Amino acid sequence: MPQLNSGGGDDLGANDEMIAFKDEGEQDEKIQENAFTERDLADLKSSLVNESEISQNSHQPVGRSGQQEEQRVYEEKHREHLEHLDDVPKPQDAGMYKTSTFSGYPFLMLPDHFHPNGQMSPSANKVAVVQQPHGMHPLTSLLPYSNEHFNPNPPHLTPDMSQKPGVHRHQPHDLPSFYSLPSGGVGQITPSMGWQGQPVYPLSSCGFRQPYSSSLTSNSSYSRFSHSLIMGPSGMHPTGIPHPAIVPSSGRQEHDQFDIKPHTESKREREPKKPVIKKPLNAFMLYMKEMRAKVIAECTLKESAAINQILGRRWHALTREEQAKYYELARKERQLHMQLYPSWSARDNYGKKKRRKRDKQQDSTLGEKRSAFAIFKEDSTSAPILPMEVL
DNA sequence: CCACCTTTGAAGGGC
DNA sequence: GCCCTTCAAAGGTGG
Repeated sequence: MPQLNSGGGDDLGANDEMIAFKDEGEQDEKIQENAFTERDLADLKSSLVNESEISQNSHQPVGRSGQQEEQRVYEEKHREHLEHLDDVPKPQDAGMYKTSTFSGYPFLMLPDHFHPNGQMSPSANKVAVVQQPHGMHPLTSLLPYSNEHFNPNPPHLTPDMSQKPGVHRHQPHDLPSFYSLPSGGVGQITPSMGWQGQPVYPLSSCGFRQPYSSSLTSNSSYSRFSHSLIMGPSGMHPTGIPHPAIVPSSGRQEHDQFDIKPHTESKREREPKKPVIKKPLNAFMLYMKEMRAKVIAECTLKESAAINQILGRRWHALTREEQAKYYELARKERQLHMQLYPSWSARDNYGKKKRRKRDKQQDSTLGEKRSAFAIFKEDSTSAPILPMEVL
């Protein structure tokens, strides 16, 4: 349920701007009804913005005076985009999302030399496909949003760079090409062969874009990817490249699968790890992923809990159209995820934390039993032989 | 080392 | 259909 507010007069003429996707379409009427109250709520919430945010967020969309022109431009472009979508043949598997207007999965694959300064991020050995380790969702790079975060030609990229041969802005129906694998792909993707999406750096409060810190090249669940349509049952691509949504069942993917640890592995690490297919990101998660770095830059915050609070408020402050972008992206994410893992259920990952906890407890209790047994064994020379029932 | 925090949304199950 | 629970991302923090 999108929680929309602060339409700021964008209700006018907004109906034909809305993307007609199943869930959000139903929500539209409710949104209209609740627009005022939710806007008030958002204003109320905005007033609660913490000091660090207030001091740096003079450009926040609360006032919206300067944003209306931007919004108008966006709407025009968005209309063009929607018209383009209408021209696109619909997928055959419409049954997955009954009323889906999904018109393909536009992806952008860029060679890694598009990484700024040619530097590889620490996580650059991960294949960035559905979600990129730079907070820039790969889908967003293709959707013609005029929003600054979707700027197709960010200042740090020279025009000729963004127009280089092989840099395809639109591959809406070319899923296989999106998943095209590096030749001779093997189990590990070295930085030189990593799939780097086009980095779009956040616009700082100072008005310039600055690169994400290396710590922000995150351990995205989709940061590694393979063409799962030709994936083996283990979740591994025949080439050995793992799927981004597939991570080892234990621990963070950042270190588990690709780090070669010379030190002696623990017993747990030696156990075969069952790959875990992670949930597709919802609209807010996609928004967070994109905007996190910006908030960090503006507010000089690092704690995710605090950042997420800010992002939550900003999410509510977004216009309906702005949120619609992310709902659309999320819907496409879900659709792709569904295509890739038709038998996957969100339930599959349920209880992971509890299971880990339980496993740990079992390990410890087992260890206690073993140590107790060891003590008993040591002392067994003098101990009486117990009947089986006692044991 | 790992749970927790914090956010929203999706999904699944129970009633 | 409603309600509840869990998980998805992120990274600092504390046990």
